[in-house]
Amino acid sequence: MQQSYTIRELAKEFGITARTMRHYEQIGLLAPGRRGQSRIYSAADRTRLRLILRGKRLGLGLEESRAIIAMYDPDHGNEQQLLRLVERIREQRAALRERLRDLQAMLAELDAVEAGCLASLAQPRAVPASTSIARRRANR
Amino acid sequence: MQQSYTIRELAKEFGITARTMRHYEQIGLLAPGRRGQSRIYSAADRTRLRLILRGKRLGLGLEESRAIIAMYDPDHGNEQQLLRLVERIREQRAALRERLRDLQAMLAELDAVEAGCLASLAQPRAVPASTSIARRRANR
DNA sequence: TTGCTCCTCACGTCACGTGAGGTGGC
DNA sequence: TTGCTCCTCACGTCACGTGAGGTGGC
Repeated sequence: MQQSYTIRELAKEFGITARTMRHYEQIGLLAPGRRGQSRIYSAADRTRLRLILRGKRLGLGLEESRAIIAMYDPDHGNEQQLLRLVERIREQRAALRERLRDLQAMLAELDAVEAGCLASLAQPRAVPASTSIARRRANR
Repeated sequence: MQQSYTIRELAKEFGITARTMRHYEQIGLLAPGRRGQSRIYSAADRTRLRLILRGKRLGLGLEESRAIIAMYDPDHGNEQQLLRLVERIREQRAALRERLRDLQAMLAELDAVEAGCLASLAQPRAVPASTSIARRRANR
């Protein structure tokens, strides 16, 4: 089947710019083929891009994503390296779990802020300044 | 009561650097008082900082946070602005839910990668490249 | 030829990081 | 005096954005 993509196709699919993809190539995160001067991306390139963007959504830097993607690669030879890999995976997982808790807390906060807004809208004059969202939440 | 804070106290409380707080002041997001040359932060300053940082966690830029904080202010809180705020909250919440799924997927993958590593360690020759996660996930 | 997408520099931007060098009060 | 935190420049960094100017094929 040999599925391949242009830079514009992948950029559109993932909602990023072509410049972003060229940037990832410049720092060695992607390595698409060429047809003349134009880049052609394989299904494997597309997968790597997807992993990079997921890392970004999670707030990882590009170098952190590079490290995590490297973990997915099984050609990581010897026993010592594998053991170090397992250790790094455990560290990453602990950090990600913390983010998970942050996220869940934030979703709950947004629910509360929205409810406050809707209450304000329902009774515009019943909400004096001293009970504004900023003030009500000021004491933690 | 007149509660006040030093730059270091607030930085430590929120897990940011003093430089970050000076930066927010430079662009007019914070306006602490002074005692001599040192900055002194009021409870209101602390609240603003908390709102800025929450915006950051939600992926907003500083100018976006500035706009939203202005909306929290009851003096600017007309009905149209509140409705826009509710809309933005709903958008952000959808994005956060996506992140939540990302995180859970990544945690699950790391579990699988770790299991693969441990299996490799137990039986070094039993894990061919064709079963790597990157390859298995290549088709979506 | 027009219109489209592709390309390579290369400077700009946003949100800080990171010293360098100095002040002030317990 | 030592040690601490505070300060102000000011250049560096990361992840791109944004033109400028040019190529290639339907």
